[in-house]
Amino acid sequence: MTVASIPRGTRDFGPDIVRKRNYIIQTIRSTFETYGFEPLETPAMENIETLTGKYGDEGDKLMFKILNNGDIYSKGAQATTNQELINAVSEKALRYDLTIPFARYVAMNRSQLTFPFKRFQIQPVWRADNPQRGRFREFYQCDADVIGSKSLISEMELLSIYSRVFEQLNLQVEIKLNNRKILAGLAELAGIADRMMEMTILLDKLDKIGPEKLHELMLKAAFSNDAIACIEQFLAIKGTNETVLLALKELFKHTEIALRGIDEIETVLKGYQLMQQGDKPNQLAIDLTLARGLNYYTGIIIEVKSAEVAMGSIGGGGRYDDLTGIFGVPDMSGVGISFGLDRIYEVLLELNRFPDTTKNGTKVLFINFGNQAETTALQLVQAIRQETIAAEIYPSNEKIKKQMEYANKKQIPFVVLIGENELQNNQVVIKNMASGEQQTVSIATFIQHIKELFSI
RNA sequence: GUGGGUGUAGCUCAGUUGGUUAGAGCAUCGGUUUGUGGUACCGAGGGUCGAGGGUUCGAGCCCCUUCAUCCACCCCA
Repeated sequence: MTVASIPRGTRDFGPDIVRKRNYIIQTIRSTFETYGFEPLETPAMENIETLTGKYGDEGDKLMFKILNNGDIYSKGAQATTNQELINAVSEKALRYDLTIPFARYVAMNRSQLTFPFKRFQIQPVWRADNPQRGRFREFYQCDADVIGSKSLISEMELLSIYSRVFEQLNLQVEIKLNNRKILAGLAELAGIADRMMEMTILLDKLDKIGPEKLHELMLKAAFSNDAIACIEQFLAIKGTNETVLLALKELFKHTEIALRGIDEIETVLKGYQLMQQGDKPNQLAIDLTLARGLNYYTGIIIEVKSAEVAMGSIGGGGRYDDLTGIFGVPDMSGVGISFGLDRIYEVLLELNRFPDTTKNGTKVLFINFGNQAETTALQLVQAIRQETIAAEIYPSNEKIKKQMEYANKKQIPFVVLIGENELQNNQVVIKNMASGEQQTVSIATFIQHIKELFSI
């Protein structure tokens, strides 16, 4: 016998959970479609060389590799390093995110596509990470990307999508904004342009570890005193978006790349305000420490966190100027965002914000009395379904008690009883399971009664 | 990969300095009720105490190993 279990970091989704997840997915999907994005799905697995090297060393480590079939032993036996072994026995890997597969798709189909191409994709991704709260090894991403346009209108629209989705989900969030060009400018100004990645990863830790600890880490990284002073001057910039922008312009007045980044943020902020007029927009805040790990971002970067629950980010994105270049298609600028479905689920659950409609299931259960009564019940259950009311008949003539228990456990709000007594009088009994009340109605008016119960 | 916590009934957990036959609540099943669930009462089933080894007259409890799981770091959605 096999012990029933699933790999850690993976989950089964029971009926209640699927209904709640579908609610989130439908909210996101319909918003994507409203903004003109088209659906795309790609395979769970990609050729391993499509994915390796795209997410940094850490990403390569966390990628699930698929073992080749056949005789891998003799091929693997000749390997002298871990990497050689992987090359010898694996040529496929599970996708690590949706963006690189999307870039691959665009590169493969560029002649068929109409640009700018706007696609959304809602599929699971896999990472061989250590699971913990809000972190799984199989989880869903809900991505929307625009590729083939440099216009900042895309950024504005994607931010607007964030705002709209979280408003519809009744969640308060902080949408944080930064620009890789500003970070590049900072690295340049600090004289450590060659170590920008290292610097941004350190900056990203600031709100977690505090300025003193950050100072220590920068010393440890052997940044010069001048460089550290420059970075700390940068981090001291605080206030409203307007004052931050002003201070940035002053600090970077001779750093061209940063100025462009500042200008982009300013443009996007203005456009966003314009688009959100009339709505109560989620506030955008410039966060100069926002870095984001994925190293293909080149312009504006975005991150969303819950304002109500302590959780990692529940969404993120940014612009990448040359994503398809690695697949031989240069100069394709794209910008995208991603929703972390699983984390949004955890947040909604914790705040108890799922609407009652996610409890939907069967609305009416017909008790099975067997024989002639069963035949009548079968006809009536089908008639109810014609009205698109979810209904079912208990499949066998069990004790009434057992059938009632079934209705109770499935939280079915109404039960219909048609026994011999009712049959003789051409009547049925409708029982309200919440109140316990029951009414006897004629078969002729039964459908009408049911429709009234559901206000149809 | 690093550090810490926890593994006892289907679930959540008690279990005294190491001492007889390992308990509770919930859940399940049966009954009070052969045409009525949810509430109440009565009863029943259910355990290799994660696994393996060791110490001991005796181990759920102590020691070692191992596995699983959770939390944190790294990194990330």
